[in-house]
Amino acid sequence: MEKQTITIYDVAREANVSMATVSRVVNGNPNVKPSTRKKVLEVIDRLDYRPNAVARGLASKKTTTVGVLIPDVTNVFFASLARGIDDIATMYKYNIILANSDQNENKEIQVLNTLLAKQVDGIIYMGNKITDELRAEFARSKTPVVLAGTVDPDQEVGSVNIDYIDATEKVIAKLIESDRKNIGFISSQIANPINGQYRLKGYKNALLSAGITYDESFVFESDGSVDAGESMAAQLLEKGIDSAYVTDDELAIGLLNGIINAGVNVPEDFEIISSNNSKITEMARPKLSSIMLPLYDIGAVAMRLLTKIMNKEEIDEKTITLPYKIVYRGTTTLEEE
Amino acid sequence: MEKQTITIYDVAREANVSMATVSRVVNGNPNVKPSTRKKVLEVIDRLDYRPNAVARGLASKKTTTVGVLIPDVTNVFFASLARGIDDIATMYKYNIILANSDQNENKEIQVLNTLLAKQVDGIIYMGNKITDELRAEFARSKTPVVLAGTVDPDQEVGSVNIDYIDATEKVIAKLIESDRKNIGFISSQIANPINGQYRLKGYKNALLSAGITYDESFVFESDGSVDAGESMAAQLLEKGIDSAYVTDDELAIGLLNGIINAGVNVPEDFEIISSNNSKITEMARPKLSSIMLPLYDIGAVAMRLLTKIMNKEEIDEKTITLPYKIVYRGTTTLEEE
DNA sequence: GTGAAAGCGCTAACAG
DNA sequence: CTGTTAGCGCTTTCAC
Repeated sequence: MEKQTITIYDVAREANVSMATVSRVVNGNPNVKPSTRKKVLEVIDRLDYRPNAVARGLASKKTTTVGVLIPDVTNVFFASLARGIDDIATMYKYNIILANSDQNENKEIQVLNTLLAKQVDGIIYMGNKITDELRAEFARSKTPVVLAGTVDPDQEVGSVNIDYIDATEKVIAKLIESDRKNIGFISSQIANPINGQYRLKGYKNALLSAGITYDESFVFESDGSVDAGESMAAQLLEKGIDSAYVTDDELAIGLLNGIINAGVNVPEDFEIISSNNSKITEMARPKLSSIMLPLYDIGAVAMRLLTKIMNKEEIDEKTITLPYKIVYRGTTTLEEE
Repeated sequence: MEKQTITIYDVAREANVSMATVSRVVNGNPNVKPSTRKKVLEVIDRLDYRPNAVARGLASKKTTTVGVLIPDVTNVFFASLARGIDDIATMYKYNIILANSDQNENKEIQVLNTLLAKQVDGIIYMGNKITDELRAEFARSKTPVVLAGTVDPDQEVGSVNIDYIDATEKVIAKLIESDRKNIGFISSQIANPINGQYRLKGYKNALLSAGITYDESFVFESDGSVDAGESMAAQLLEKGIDSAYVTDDELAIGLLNGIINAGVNVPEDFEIISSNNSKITEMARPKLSSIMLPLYDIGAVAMRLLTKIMNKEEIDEKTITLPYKIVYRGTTTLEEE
């Protein structure tokens, strides 16, 4: 007594039409006489027929599913992007196969291959750095790829981001305006071009404009975790650092807590600005000031871009830069903007 | 110049064997002479052949993908479960199609149907309450279903949880030990049996054991958000409530912050115990005491259970109860345990 | 408008 | 150990 499937053939027989006709009504093809459409629909309903998407995928070479590579769903930052992706995907009748990669190259390649084997119509990639091997796979597969919150310095594939240089430059300038002289650049993986190239560049630009000498020892790298941030506090304080720009929210919260534990007042004696404005920034006390990355939108726009590419529509620009804002909350002294 | 696919047939031809043989080596069937296996493998490599999982799925009636219904990936609680699910899925060569449902019944039903249309081999459901309609769909589809962190009072489908009654009873008892008399029960959707039935029952049990009269006005329902928690603080204080058991971490953080804003000392004058120990509990200041739900494990075990069912293995018990712990951190006065 | 028929790429008996 | 042969359930020309 196996899962007894009823097929398009059964419907055709019961409705006294051909499979082709059933296929047409199922797919909303207008070339069907209303009366026969009605008849078919009736049978479909009666038989409780549900089209087999796998068979359809094989025949049409479209699966209406896209693969999504995510470093870790557990990270609010990526989860927010994923939410934007899924919502738009659903809107356009796609489903997403979500796969955690842990930023691990081998896993990424492997996952990518199984995704391609499953004939996904497109891929959204989130991660640190798009390695050459990965890029090669992308190119070879001919499957559309869009990066979300991930940068491709060569701009070969589509991507959605904000202007990280500009945003970082702005917040650093703000810190300088508040008379901070020793501003730390607290980063997760520097290997990620967003951190090591763009944000760092913004940081340097701001210092330059203010005539402050760049001190490499003010740049800190870590794994981006809360713990890393917390244990880093002592070091910063020791170095005489009086404010920090942090590339990740969790890291920022850790740092914030570490600084407070050391008995230093935030924001009076130490200011912090974070980068993603994920919802945890509002859970911290004081609430974290942060660049307001439009996380959901980045995901949503990336998916929208992907649908266009999959649909072979005309694309004006495949490297999309979204606007951002900055919210000054409790970890900075400036309140306006 | 379309995406030119090379098929099992091409490999067979090039290797001078039949498709069946190629299929065998691809699937690791041992009945192949080593020398021909080698030859085939060589051709596969040379042609860069990649098996088409869709075709395979149609022929074998197995897609090696499972559907995962999640209320919202953005919620750390569910994201953690999802991570456990994905890791075990990957381990067993499955992929997951993740779909956000927003706890919305219509969306759930609809998503479920597209998942079934895509012929997923199994389904993991996370959510509030499994409605009758949903249950009916589950039953009708004959596709294995396992609930993760979601309870089925009728125990018809597999599920993985902890003993919520027991856990809640224990923490309430602890609060009582600390001389708290007016303990609030701060909940997200009461309609969720985990809250409205199990946890509430544990709460009542503990009160009963201590000879404290249950006061319904000490039970608060909300949407479970940080904001809800924060804005709720004043009310609780006004009622003379001196401690709270909270069903969700975000809600708990909001409440904590609200209480502190009101100038009340935590934990000296107000204790809080949360329920999920998601990573945000450690970001709060003071750190939240919490029941330590093994989130990752619940997801992992649920997926493992599902693989067994899909594989038609013998199942000893499909309603699994995992052990839990309680961590007393900064929002409670007791430190031991 | 509708039907017939040829696949889509692979698995799964069944022979041999 | 290997090949033959049917399909899996649906889409898609191409006729009519």
